[in-house]
Formats: sequence, structure tokens, C-alpha cells
Amino acid sequence: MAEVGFARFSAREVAKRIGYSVGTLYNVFGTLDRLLITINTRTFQLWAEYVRQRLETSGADRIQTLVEAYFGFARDNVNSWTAIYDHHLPPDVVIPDEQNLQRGALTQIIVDEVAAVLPTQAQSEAPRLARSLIAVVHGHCVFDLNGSFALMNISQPMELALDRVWEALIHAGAAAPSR
Amino acid sequence: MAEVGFARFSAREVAKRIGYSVGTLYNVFGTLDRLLITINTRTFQLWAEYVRQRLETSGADRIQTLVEAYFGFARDNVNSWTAIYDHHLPPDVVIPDEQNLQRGALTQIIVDEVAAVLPTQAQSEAPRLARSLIAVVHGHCVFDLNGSFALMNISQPMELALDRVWEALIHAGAAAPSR
DNA sequence: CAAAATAAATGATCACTGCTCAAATAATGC
DNA sequence: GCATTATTTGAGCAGTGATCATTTATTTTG
Repeated sequence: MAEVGFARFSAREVAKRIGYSVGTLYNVFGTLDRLLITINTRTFQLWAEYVRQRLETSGADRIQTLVEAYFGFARDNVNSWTAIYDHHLPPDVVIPDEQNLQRGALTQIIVDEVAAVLPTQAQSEAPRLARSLIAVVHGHCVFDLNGSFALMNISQPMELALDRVWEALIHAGAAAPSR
Repeated sequence: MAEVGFARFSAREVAKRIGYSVGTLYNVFGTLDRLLITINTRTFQLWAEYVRQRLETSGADRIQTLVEAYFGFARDNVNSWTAIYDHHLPPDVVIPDEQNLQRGALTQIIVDEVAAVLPTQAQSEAPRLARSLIAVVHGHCVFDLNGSFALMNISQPMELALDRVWEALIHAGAAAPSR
């Protein structure tokens, strides 16, 4: 997936590279969708690990570190990252609970950091606000990687996203970062 | 595209439905990518028209109308809307200038409305800020349509996006809407 | 009007895809 | 050693994007 991207990904090629036949691959995963779900869950895990490591060596502005890690992983792993959002499940296919839990770990990291920055009386808003801020950063990241921002001469999209994020946090009562 | 969605879209099926052979379709468009580009440009035009009509009957908060129109079109045309972002061009294929101009019309509508809401001294920031706000709404819209918000029990994602948008506008000096 | 020149449309063919499942192969238990 | 269970296989099916020699239709010309 990392090498060829979602559009050129195929079960046959996977089988060839791992030294098995297509049949075995289908015996294990049942369907291509379930193979893709598994691959994308793994990408989420790598992403969460990437974010955790960045936080370990973060400066004072840990929110900035989060935004930079979101963009950083996407930019360093365009194909794998894009595959997460290119894969649309048919209505009858569902992601196993176990995998949804694993995928949620990344979100939890962000919820915790948002909570840490909010004042006590705004703590209850952290989960909802954090998810909204993820959407904010995600939107900027999508437009960065698909060339929309470049086409419209918008430079430094990551900084743009961070501006939006801190505006929202400060509005919610967070203390402004020392910048 | 509207009926079957990006993943099940095929040139052969198009040819069958319009009463021509695949060959003719390829004589006209040259490649599937160029057919997809054409379809998606048309979706942008329909989208812009949709937004214009909503603005005509808008209440006092025209920014809210924009956000509702962004979400509204996406929700009413999930397959066509999603196809815009699912179609990734190979590095050697480019969108013709003419089509990029047409696609830019939607952005221009939003830039104009953002400018109208900003004070005089902030006018020059309108193009950059407007594109950032589009990214904000886009991110919320993606997570709404792909089920991410539902999975995390986040209700009213459109209202959430509008909150972020107005926070940013007020931070930039816009007068708060009467809500 | 007919013949020549141009334009438009065709669809068999190629290499690929997801997926199936009877058959072959391998591993295990007794 | 033999029978039972567990794995693995890959040809085959219906579909895909793309090609291009051939056919069909239209227009121009003498």
C-alpha cells in the first residue's frame, strides 16, 4: 500500500510478494475489504506511535506538536495515510470492535492533550472539542496533500491549521501558548 | 457516478447507458481520468449553483448559510461529492486551466462572503482565511459522511463546524452574528 | 448523382482485477 | 502406516481500462 497507493493496490500483487496464492489470502481475510481494513488499522497504529514519539520530545506547545505530527505522518506516508480515507466500506461490511478500539487510540491521545490545556470548568467539553479540532486539522491536511492549497497559492497550510486550533482552544478558555 | 459511486463507476457502463461503445468514449475523453475530471468539474458547478441559491434566500447569518450549503450539497449528493476527493490524478495528468477556473468559482463565492463579514483593515486576509475556513468545514463534512463522528458519538457536526468558523471570523475582527 | 475523401463509431482483444472452490498438498493423531 | 484434519493452490468467471484495425456514416468534390 505504501509503495503503490490505494488505486493500484491488489490482492494478487500482495499474494505474489508474500509468496502465497490469492486463494490463501482470501482464506485468511475473506474479502479484499477486510484486508484493507486490517492494513488501515495498522496505519492508524503507526500513526499513533508517531504522534506519541513526537510528544515525548515536544516543546512547551504540545498542541503545536500534535498538529505537526498529524501533518508529518500524512506527508511522510502519503499512500498509506490516503488509503485510510479512500477506502469506503460497502453498507454490509463493518469494522470489528477490536479494530475500532485500536484506531481510537490516536483520538484518545488528542483528547487527553486538549483536556490538559483546558481549564477545569471546560473539561467536559474536551472530547467533543478535540474531535472538532481533529476535523479542522484533517481538512487542512487533505487540501495540502491533494494540491488544493498549492493551486490557490496558500502557503504554510500547517501553520494555518494551527492558527485555527489555538483560536478555538483560547475561545474555550485555554491559556495562550508562549509563542 | 451519482448512482453507483466512485468505486463502482466504469467507462463500459457509461458507454452502455449513453448508447455508444467504449471506443467512442475513449475517442472523446482519451482516458478514464479525463472523463472523471469532467464529471467532477460538473459536480463543482452544481455545487456552486446550490450554494448560490441558498445564499439568495439566506437569513442574516450568510456564513451559516454557506456552511449549511456545503454540508447540504455533500449530504444530498454523497456519491458525486465523494468522487471529487476520491479521484487522485496520476502525476502526469493535469486538470485543464479552463476546468480549474470553473472549479474556483465556488471558492470565490466563499471568499466574497468572508470579505463581506471582515472589517476593512482585515480585507486582505480574506482569501487566505476563507480557504482555511473551507478546510475547517471540509474536515467536519468528511468525518460526518464517513461515519467518524457517528462512531465517536459526536452529534450535530455541522453546528460544530459553524462554531469553529465563527470563532475564527470573530478573532479576525468580524462582528458577531445575531444568534 | 456517384465517386472520393473525411469523420465517427465500433468491438474483439489484451492484461489486469476481485473472488470462488474442487482438487492437491501438508500436517497431525492414533 | 494409515486415516483424519488442516492448508494451500490456481484455473476459471465476470468484470475492468485501454487499444486500434476495421466498418459505417457523412461530407466534399468533379
